Amino acid sequence: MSINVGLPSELALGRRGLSASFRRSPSCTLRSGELLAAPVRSSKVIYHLLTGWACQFHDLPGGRRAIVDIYLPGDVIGLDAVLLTRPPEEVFTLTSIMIQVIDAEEVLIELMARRSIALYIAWLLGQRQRRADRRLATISCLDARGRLATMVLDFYTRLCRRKLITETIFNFPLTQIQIGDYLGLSVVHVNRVLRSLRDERIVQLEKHSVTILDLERLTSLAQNRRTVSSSAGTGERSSNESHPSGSQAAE
Amino acid sequence: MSINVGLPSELALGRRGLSASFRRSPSCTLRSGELLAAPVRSSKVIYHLLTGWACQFHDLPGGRRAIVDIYLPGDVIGLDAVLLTRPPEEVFTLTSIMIQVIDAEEVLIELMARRSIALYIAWLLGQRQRRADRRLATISCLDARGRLATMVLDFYTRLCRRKLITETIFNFPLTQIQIGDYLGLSVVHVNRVLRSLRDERIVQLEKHSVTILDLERLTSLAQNRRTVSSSAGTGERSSNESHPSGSQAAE
DNA sequence: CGATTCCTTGAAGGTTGTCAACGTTGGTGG
DNA sequence: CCACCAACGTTGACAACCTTCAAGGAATCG
Repeated sequence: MSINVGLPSELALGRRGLSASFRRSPSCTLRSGELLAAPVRSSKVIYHLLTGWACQFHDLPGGRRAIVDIYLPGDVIGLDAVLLTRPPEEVFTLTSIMIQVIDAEEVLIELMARRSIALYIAWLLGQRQRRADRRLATISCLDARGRLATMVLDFYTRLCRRKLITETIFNFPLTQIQIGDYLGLSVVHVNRVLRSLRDERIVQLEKHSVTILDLERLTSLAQNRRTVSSSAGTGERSSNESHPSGSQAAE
Repeated sequence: MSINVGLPSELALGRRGLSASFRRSPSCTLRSGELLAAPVRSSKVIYHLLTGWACQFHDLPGGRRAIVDIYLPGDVIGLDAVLLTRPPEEVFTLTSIMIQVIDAEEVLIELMARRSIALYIAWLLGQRQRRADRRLATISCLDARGRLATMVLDFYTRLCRRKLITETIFNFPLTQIQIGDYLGLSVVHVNRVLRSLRDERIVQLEKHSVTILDLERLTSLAQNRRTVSSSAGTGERSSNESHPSGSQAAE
């Protein structure tokens, strides 16, 4: 009777079911910088990203592009658009990739008849929604340093959780232009902030590779707003302007 | 065999099924400003918002709050969090509301066994994801005027589509503080931009009420065209002008 | 009517975008 | 191997945008 116990195993069952269906499907490879709509004829599909990175973007009138989400190996792409009538978002590859493709209207709708798979798909959708909500909060509340720090930590966490990395150095294929589109910043400013983070020996991001040098300060950047600039003195608030009524003591 | 024809009716079937299940559930009312977690004991639930507005927020360390999504009458709340282990996001009411509550682990998981309901829930999740993606793009790419314009238009569109309004004047319960949290802006700046939009007779937002005065210019603002005051200057960007003293911004 | 909470406005300063120019890299073809 | 090209990275100067701080006015509610 205990559904609490049953749910995780039901999700695992659904995951295996969907994987099996992907495995029975055609797979293909794409080169870096290609649109993910190419291998499709016309109808809706979902993808299983086996290797490589891809990103979903949203172009606004005015020539600006926002990167809405980034997919890593193991992710399922396209679930959210499958049932909607309008197909406005697009995906392109950040590296060369390998994917499996399932036709949505023939196969996926059939699969939804199995409760385990339906639950697993709802779980996947919830997970992606969660990423979007976190990103929304990050972009709304944090300045450029905080956004960059959050981005690095997010990928570090996601890659670790998937066992794709174990070190604090990992491959990171985004160009600075793409980082800007992802964080809502201009390239120039991304560049400046990256340099300052590098100079302060917090994180090193260059040549499509990230090295986390000071995980603690990086985490603090991603949470607080301002850096504790020098690690030496703790209370050394040596700025000329003191807080008049200094109400915020500990944070 | 044509699933293309079958899908919409299957979605409608799922909608009716879920609605019926909500109708069999307890409903309750809440006052403005209350957390939506109150009427629950401990387990996860989903809500059907019958009347009133609510919003989902995300507090970041550092005392800042981001409003991640806003729910209108007819919306289903909580689907994305149901299957995830961590329950980090919270919802509170913007007006007094009336809701129906379904226990997720007992009832919802049972309902997912029906394909029509599973499909409808995936459709709902995709719809909310779509809102999040659009908002992400808006906040990343647009300045304060554009964000405000987009917000007004979004609610106008959503309310129209639900047949909750027919005029260009409608009720809008958010305070300026909440608008700031929703758009990633400070209250002070929200206030200033609202005043300028009012002075320019584009949109009037005061006292929990919106009046769209110039739908055309509002739409153009939401698309990143900065203050097309009168002269519809076409493509003459004149970027080779080395002295940038010219760009008078018609304020 | 006192007490919040919200709205409003000004001044000052920090953060970020734009513009422009140049350096660097990697691929392509002669 | 080298010239060339295109895309990306880097830097400085400057302006626009936005936040913070501060303080007073208006609305709401017990």
